[in-house]
Amino acid sequence: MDKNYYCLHSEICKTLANPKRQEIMDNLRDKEMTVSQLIEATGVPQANLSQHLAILRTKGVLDSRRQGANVYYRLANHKIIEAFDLIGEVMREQQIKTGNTLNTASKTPA
Amino acid sequence: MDKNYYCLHSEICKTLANPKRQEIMDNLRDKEMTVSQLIEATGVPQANLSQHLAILRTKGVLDSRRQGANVYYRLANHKIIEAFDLIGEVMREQQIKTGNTLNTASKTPA
DNA sequence: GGTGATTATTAGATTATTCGCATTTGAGAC
DNA sequence: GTCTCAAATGCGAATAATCTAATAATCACC
Repeated sequence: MDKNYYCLHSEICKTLANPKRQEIMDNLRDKEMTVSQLIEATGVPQANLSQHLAILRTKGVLDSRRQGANVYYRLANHKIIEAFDLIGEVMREQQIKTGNTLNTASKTPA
Repeated sequence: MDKNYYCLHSEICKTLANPKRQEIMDNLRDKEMTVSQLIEATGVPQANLSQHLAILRTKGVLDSRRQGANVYYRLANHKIIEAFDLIGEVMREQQIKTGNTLNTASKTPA
């Protein structure tokens, strides 16, 4: 596995690694939505939301189509959501291990 | 789904969103390794590697155990690798769509 | 043409990540 | 105890990510 592979790979992870973008993707998991609907659903300010959408679109995570004055966004690949949900499972299993909501994994090595 | 969920979720994604950490996790996908072995395998300088290991350990992605002078690291949860591989699939399918290695998704909305 | 609604972009400030280098800690051998 | 090897930590500098505010572009309608 060469270094370039890890770079491309982590580029995609980076686009997922933001709470607002997570919320956007979660909203789009089974439907397409306009920007206005996403603003309504997430409460993120318009300019900021548009920036996040641009990041997701540029990285190929979302597709968009224009219909009149509105732009509809949707997931480009449903495996994104599968990965999203797997991470959610990891998260839940971590909580079971550590026994609470906040992360308490050891600061110092075993 | 509340905002806090997305925060925790993206915290885990963030730990995966770095090429060196990706390489570390990929090396550990089916075995445990000492820090020295990881230095050898990745070429990452010791201090920097140790920093990345600390991030992965603190976030609960890796576990460690000390045996004599060495510290062995291993994945805390194999689903991490499943997510890793899913992202890899997304990546490959993106390349098929765009027709090359570099990302060429539209800068401007459709 | 102009106007209002929707979405995108830019600029600048703030904050977070990452890295290299030096230092330190921990464990075993002596 | 000292010496050595393995691993971790602290700190400062460079870089990247994120936000707000203001501005621009795009479309529908008149």
